[in-house]
Amino acid sequence: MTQPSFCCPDHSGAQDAASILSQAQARAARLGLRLTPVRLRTLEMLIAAHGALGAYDVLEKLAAEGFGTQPPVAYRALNWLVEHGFAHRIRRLNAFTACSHPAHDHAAAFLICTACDSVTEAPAAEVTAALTDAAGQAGFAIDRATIEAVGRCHACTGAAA
Amino acid sequence: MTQPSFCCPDHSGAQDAASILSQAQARAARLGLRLTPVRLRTLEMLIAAHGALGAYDVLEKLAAEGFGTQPPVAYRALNWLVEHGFAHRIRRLNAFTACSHPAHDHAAAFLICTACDSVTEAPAAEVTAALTDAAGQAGFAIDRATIEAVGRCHACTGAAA
DNA sequence: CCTTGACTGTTATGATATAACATTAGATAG
DNA sequence: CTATCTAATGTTATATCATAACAGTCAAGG
Repeated sequence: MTQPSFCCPDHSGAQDAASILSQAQARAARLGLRLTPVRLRTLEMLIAAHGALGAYDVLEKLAAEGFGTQPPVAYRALNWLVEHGFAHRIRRLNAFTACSHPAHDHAAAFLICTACDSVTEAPAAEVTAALTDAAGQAGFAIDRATIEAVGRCHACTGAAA
Repeated sequence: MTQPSFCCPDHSGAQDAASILSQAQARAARLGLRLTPVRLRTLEMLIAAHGALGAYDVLEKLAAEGFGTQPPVAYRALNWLVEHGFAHRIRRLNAFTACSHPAHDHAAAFLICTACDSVTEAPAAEVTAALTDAAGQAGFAIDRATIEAVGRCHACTGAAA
């Protein structure tokens, strides 16, 4: 799961990385959640990453920084971040990505570009509404939903055929 | 990945199993696709299953019936069924389920019950439309989408608290 | 006949994830 | 201040999911 070069400014992450991080820290403070060193570094890695990171990618970096070297170290940090709304799990990629709007709870859909491997979080209120409705017609009550699309991002649609 | 007892008639599968199978066979004939013995048995297993089946569940049964005993045997059959529209992969469960409407191509959403482990395929035309629209606003062109919801099915909502 | 290509099978390995338990560090009641 | 409790971190070991690479089979067409 190596990172390709950036395909566009939107995916460089540079612009709002700091903003996302401070939103996350504010959230943690507000909810009394402990953003410990491993968790913080893991979150920073996810924010800095162009696409989603696999647990073993994160583990490798954590180990290099002197944290634990075994899988549970990464999985615990990642799962905690997901549980508390700081990150999302991308099932299609067996990977994780930082939540780009950690300030508030929200439904999200993920757009995975097959050309540049970027993962973008899109607002999904309407998608979720449609899904809740469709499920309701089957008498099904939704707890959580996974919505992931694979295709081409804006930059890559223009660039390639 | 053992199967719990049936929670309701809708999940017994008995009623339209034969219908689904014949639709699948018709589709195969129409498109000139070879529904070979391994593939057919795999499909039958998926149709008969209450919930989704893991690749190794399928493999175990195939092996017991005299087919190959190694993982690629199951993965090949399953992937072929998915590629050709006879089955779906449920990423949340690392498992597979028969397509309940193999007669025609269609967008589908999956409703996964946490109480009885059933997996129901729901029509998702509107969900997909909303997703395509949301993606479009980000300039993203969708190829394929994964839509999976976790919650309680009709029977289990009534039964439990 | 014999080549070709799709299919099935195998061995071997890679990639993802968690269970179970040991250790450490912060908070807090006494 | 220290005993105690709990959350967090760390480890070993193993479970679970998935694919690469290659060997054998068999039916269809030249």
